[in-house]
Amino acid sequence: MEFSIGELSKRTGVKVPTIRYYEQEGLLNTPIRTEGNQRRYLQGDLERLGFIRHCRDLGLPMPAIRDLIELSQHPDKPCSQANRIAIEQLKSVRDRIRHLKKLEAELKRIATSCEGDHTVLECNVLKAFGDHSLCREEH
Amino acid sequence: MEFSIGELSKRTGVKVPTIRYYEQEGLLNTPIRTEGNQRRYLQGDLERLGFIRHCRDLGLPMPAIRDLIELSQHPDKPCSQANRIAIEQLKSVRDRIRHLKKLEAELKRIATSCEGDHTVLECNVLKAFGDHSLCREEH
DNA sequence: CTTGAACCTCTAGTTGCTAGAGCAATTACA
DNA sequence: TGTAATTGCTCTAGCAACTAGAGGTTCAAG
Repeated sequence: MEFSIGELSKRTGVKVPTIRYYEQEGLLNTPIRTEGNQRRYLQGDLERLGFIRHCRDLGLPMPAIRDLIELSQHPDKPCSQANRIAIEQLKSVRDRIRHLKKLEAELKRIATSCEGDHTVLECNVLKAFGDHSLCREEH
Repeated sequence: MEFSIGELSKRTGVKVPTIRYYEQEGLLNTPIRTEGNQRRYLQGDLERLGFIRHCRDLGLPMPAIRDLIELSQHPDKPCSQANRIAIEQLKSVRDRIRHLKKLEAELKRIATSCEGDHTVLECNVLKAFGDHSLCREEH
């Protein structure tokens, strides 16, 4: 029921130095220590770390995760803020997709503008990289 | 025809410290200096910086830009490598879009799983953030 | 000639880790 | 029980691509 940092790492897929980093950043509680000063974790830490990991995989920035953890310490509070954080992250992901799609279109145009079959001097790829006014739309 | 770093900044939209940073990183040539040690740029520097700026806007990492600049110094070489760089970046952008779309789907599910109208204790958003096994697909 | 804006260098901070040095504790096996 | 391999500890530095600030100098306008 008590396990080492290596065990915790194995069970969550979070690397050992990252676990220590999360502790330092206050996302994980400071665990108990053995007489020899090694960290020992409990079930609750495992769940907490799983939570953090999943949030990170979903792209949440650490302050947002901090807020969610803070929130989860107060079971009686309304959960509207958790909802807000999810919606914000969704919006940010959508913004990034929009932006990347524009880049995709431009890069596709650039990459096909020249098959790599002449010299640098007359290369349309290099021209296109150098000249924003050749782009179809803003990016 | 000679201009200061501030002028260069205004004309390209690249911030002054960023210009100095690019010089330090070898993307820009070291410019001539006034007697008082201030940088003075020429037309060529303006074009070079515009090139860099556009590449960065398109998401190219600095090593790729370095390669393109290297390449453009040799007008007689074949330009197949420029083509390769464009295609690589296109691929990387497409990968990122694919990944973000998965996140978008999960976040949408999470964000709508609870309207923020109960307490933290029974909040589906918090549950969903904590439990990867609730996800529809890998991310 | 003076004043204020722009310039200079250098250092440190951002985000979320990751790598390495140099040492201590634990665990497995003989 | 001895010892060797593994795992753990702290601390510092590095990554990408900038950005911010301190403390001081030069330039250009009036």
